[in-house]
Amino acid sequence: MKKEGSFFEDAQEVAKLIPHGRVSSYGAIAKYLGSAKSARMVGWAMNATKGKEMGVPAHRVVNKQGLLTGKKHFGTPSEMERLLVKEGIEVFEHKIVDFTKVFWDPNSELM
DNA sequence: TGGGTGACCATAG
DNA sequence: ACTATGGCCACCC
Repeated sequence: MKKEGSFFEDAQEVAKLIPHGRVSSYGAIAKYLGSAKSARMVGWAMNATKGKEMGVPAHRVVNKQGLLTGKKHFGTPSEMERLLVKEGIEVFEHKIVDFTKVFWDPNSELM
């Protein structure tokens, strides 16, 4: 794959690569970047994209539990799950239903 | 320059 | 089962 040179930019790239109607996790992206422990930085990268470009579907990135932990960082918390539902993803109580089904792992799918 | 923090994850007690 | 702590990288004060 292409090497941006930083987790920050790379995380944003991977986020853009997430297919429509699919979701990914911070840990999966972090692992794809090479460090499974740096999942926190992925979230930080998403936060940066927020004020950068809207081309990065940060709403498609959730935690391993399928919980929309980062919804609070959006303009409005409802925005995140609203976008997910709009794409056909079932969300219940800020949690993604059938998370394993819509889960998109860059390590397996993209690789 | 140094330290704290952050949308996480995994391991240990 | 739950709580505590370590780890990782980048950013802000």
